[in-house]
Amino acid sequence: MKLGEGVEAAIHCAATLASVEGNSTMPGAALAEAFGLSPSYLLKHLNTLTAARILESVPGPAGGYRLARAAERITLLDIVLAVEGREPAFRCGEIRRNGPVKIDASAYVRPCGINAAMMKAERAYRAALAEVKVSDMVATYAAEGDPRSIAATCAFVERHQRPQKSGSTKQIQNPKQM
Amino acid sequence: MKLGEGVEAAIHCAATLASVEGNSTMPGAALAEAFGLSPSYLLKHLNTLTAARILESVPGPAGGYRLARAAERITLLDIVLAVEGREPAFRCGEIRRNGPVKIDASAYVRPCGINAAMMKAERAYRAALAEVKVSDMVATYAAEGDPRSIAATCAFVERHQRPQKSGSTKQIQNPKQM
DNA sequence: GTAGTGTTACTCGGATAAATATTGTCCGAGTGACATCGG
DNA sequence: CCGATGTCACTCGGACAATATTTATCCGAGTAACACTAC
Repeated sequence: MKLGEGVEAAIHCAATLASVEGNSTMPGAALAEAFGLSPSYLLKHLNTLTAARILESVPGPAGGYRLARAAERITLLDIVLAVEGREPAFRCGEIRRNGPVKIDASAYVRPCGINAAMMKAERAYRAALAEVKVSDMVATYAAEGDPRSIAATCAFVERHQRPQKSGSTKQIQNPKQM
Repeated sequence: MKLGEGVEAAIHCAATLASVEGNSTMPGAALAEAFGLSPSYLLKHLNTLTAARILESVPGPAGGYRLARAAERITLLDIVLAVEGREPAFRCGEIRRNGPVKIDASAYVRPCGINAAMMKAERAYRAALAEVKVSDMVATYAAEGDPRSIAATCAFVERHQRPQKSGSTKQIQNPKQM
């Protein structure tokens, strides 16, 4: 029961990218600098998010990352599942069948009660995460955050975002189908 | 976001121990056999549960493990926290402070919104686990489980439980204070 | 027959190694911007 | 002055180590049962 450190970084990056205007991008190096993280390692997580269709990447100079869709349509659950994997935390190994006396498989058609209870808890966990959108995080931060911190964040975004002259709508590519 | 394999084993063992009568015990080797697990490794988890005051251990011949209290007073959350650790899955590293421009610490007195959202989800997860008692698991299994499986389980418990002649109430020792 | 005693076999407990997942780093492929050159 | 072109610097992407965590195993300490002996 331990989430990787990358989850925190991924959510912070998504919230930051939600503040860039239009289809502008922000390089991964800038995001790493914003949170004091190792650029090389953060790229790994950003790449994962890109593969999961949460971010989009633009190569070349003036390239970088941006949200793949509106911040209102990205939930914390999307990010957590992308970084940590989609499979549930509790995986029933069906050890109930491994007893010394072998019983016909028809005795185990009903799901394991332990597995059911664990899954129910995990559904509650995911439901709570699914209710929180990235846009909510940004709005809360803008409303309740410290003015000095907000000013610093805005200045940082303003300084590092790179407008894309291919301005119209979206002609971005996504590397992996996944 | 991944629970260790030992959680499943621990819950199954607790449910099995809930079926032994009175203050009888069951050796760890028998529990390992019941689920086809490595005895040496299962002992490690059982030891952890003992340290957490969920199980009690009786040494010597005719020794083994038993529940430290009534199955109605043991929840899945107790077991999960004992095996996986009590600290939350998401640990906020406060990376929001690690930006290039240093701001006074007073700007960060309000808790991080991301951390708050993750904690709220985790509280939901733990609340769901806290609602399920080991006695519920046993009752559900007795009511809905396959008769063949139940018979095999009962026979196994009957065969491996070791009555304690020091029958009165409880003069058991617990190795670690923890 | 009963009490005392020594042996024995069985239990858990902690220390020790192997395997796996996570974290961290590096170098290469690709792309658009920029400067240069020609018209 | 404008356009085409070649170079370049900057980006992401995936392959390669280091570390931490989890998993697995073994051997030792302790204890109560059992058998044996003496009374």
